Amino acid sequence: MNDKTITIKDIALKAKVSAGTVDRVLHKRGKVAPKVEEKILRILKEMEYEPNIIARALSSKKKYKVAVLIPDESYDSYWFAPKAGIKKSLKELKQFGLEVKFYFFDPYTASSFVDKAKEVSLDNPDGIILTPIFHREVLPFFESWKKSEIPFVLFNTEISDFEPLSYIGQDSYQSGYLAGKLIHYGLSEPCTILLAHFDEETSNAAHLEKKELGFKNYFSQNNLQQYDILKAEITRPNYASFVGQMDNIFENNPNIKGVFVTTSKSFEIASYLNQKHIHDVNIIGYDLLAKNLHYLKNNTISFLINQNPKGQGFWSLKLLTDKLIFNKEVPLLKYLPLDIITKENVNYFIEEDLESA
Amino acid sequence: MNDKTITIKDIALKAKVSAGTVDRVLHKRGKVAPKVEEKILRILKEMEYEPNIIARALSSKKKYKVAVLIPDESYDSYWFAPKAGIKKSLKELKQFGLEVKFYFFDPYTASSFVDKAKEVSLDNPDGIILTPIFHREVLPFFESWKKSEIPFVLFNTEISDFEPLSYIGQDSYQSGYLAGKLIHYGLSEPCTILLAHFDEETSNAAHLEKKELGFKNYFSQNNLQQYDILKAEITRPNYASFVGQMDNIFENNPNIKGVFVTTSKSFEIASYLNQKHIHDVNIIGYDLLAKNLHYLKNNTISFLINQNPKGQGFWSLKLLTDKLIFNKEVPLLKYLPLDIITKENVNYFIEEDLESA
DNA sequence: GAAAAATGTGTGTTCGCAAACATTTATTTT
DNA sequence: AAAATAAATGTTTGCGAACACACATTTTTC
Repeated sequence: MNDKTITIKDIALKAKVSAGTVDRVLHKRGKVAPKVEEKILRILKEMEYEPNIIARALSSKKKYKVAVLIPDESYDSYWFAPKAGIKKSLKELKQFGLEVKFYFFDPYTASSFVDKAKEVSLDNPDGIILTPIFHREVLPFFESWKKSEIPFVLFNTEISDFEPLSYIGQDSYQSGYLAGKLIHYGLSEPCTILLAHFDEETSNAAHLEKKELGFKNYFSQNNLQQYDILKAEITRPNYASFVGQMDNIFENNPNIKGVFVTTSKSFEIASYLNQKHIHDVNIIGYDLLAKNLHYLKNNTISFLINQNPKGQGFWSLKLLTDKLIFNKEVPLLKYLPLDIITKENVNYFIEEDLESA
Repeated sequence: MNDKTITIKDIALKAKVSAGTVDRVLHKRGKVAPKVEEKILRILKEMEYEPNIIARALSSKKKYKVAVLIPDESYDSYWFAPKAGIKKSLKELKQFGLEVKFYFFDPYTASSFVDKAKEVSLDNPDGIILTPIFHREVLPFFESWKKSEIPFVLFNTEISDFEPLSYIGQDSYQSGYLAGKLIHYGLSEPCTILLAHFDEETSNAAHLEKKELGFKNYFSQNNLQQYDILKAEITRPNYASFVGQMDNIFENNPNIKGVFVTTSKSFEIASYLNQKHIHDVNIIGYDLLAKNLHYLKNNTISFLINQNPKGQGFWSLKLLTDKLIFNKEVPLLKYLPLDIITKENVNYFIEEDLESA
């Protein structure tokens, strides 16, 4: 076992130069004769030099500033989780000179997003993590960050126009497909299934469509034509209007036995069905919000698919720093697993373990 | 914001001693006057000194030897995953002087285990990770390790006689309970449910009983007396015998619509049912073995509960080193989430295992 | 062709801590 | 009270890399 670690000194010795010269090559600081550089590079490869990141972290006083641009959780508690994931990731990385600054915007106001994004640009960070809720508004920023070579990681919402360092999220299509399975598995007879979109920021539209497609494809690909899928766009400007819409749907479709809610708002439908004492309808929805958990625990919601927002946050920072600090290759796309949550296993997901994922 | 990090020097300065003395106090190396020690300890606390683990790792040439005592995967491919998890964990920790040595034993031969455990003891490691398959045989080792103050972490199989540093695994009772839910959710009418134990090493007995209890309790606690639960101990000395047992069960109980297999052997039953062209039976089993995945993908097995063996390995080493190297508090018990795996989300759980391979 | 600028290379210090080593101070022995 | 010993404390080195700086050599400029 010859696992003596190769150091810069060893390289310098072999190349008959000083450590400083090797260092210059390693950091591409220039000022090295081409011939020497070439030789050093060759020896570096030959000896399989791996920098000791511990020593590097200690010696380098470089601070890595990472900007995190996400909605304020006071508008939507969903955003608490990614923040928590990022903070967890940070804990283990701050010793490597990582500094994270959060920029919270109002997810319902494009200008708020733009303002904060401008702030980010002004602060000139080394890397950026964001969820690009406002598609149109974010594009110029992508362009500018690309130009100044600031890597940015997207999570939760995908945008294909510009290539980020990495995208972390879930496969929406497949999650819809999975929802199809979960609904179907619980149904005994042909019936109507309600596919409910809730009004959301338009940013989500692409996601929701993919979920819908996946869901429908589950039924068509498995030859389950006996199920009637009823699609509905539901809004909730106020309680009365919402109930009106629901009454309308359920009175005209008495045979609804399953509901798939493509957003995190399944608790609204659960609440309605509880109110009406309808108990033989299976609901599948998304996200472990407190309200959803309530109806999961009282058996109104059958399953929740976890979008793992905390994990998304964790991995966003992890991948960004893998690139930034450790100079590793990072995958362009990281899909987190589709976690199936039900009353009987939900507890293990509330206190979550991220790293093993 | 004065977040200048406090170093040993700062402490030394304030205590009017030298860094060496502070170091001695920190490492309990003795040779410090009681009064001075007290004072330093006070100041340490006052200034909230946190050692810089980076500098520590760089400076200290201490090697942490960890012994991993697990079955050889050639006997049971299940054990590939924990090994992979440990290796993944190791990757990030070897820079801190961590060295892992594996000791593989034959899970069907107690003496093989004892031999390897002796080897472990002889090598005098700083910490031990093991799955205590042979209950009776492992106890003397626990005693000796306790005496020599070598922390050991158990995973996969719990033993309550001695307190380990930590136990990592799954809540068997709750996983049985979850299986009950998954079976029940997929059934439309009263029927018979087969609860199948496969012969395994006796070490698993306690686990299997807990799963059985959880499963049964799901039905009793939810007032589902209309389901008849038929328990069977199945052996597989050879194929003919196995088929005989199965024929016997299914011919005498034509109304079996669900099967819960408490071990990783659900593929055996799936294979049988495939052979017999019985397609209306839901199977729930454990573990993502290749054979199980095959029947999951062809819709014979409905759900697999993932015991997350890779995660168990990962966390075993993580917690052990948290204690050993970073001197952190570690939980005595860590339950990993109960992952519900079905054909439609299985891919996200397999890829991970490839990553580290 | 001499001064100035650019390029190439080596040296020394720093990061915070661990641990060996060196020195001072206190205590015991005779 | 001097010598011997033990206890307490101080000093130094080095872990591996980053980087500032010094110096030497070459190239450019007018």
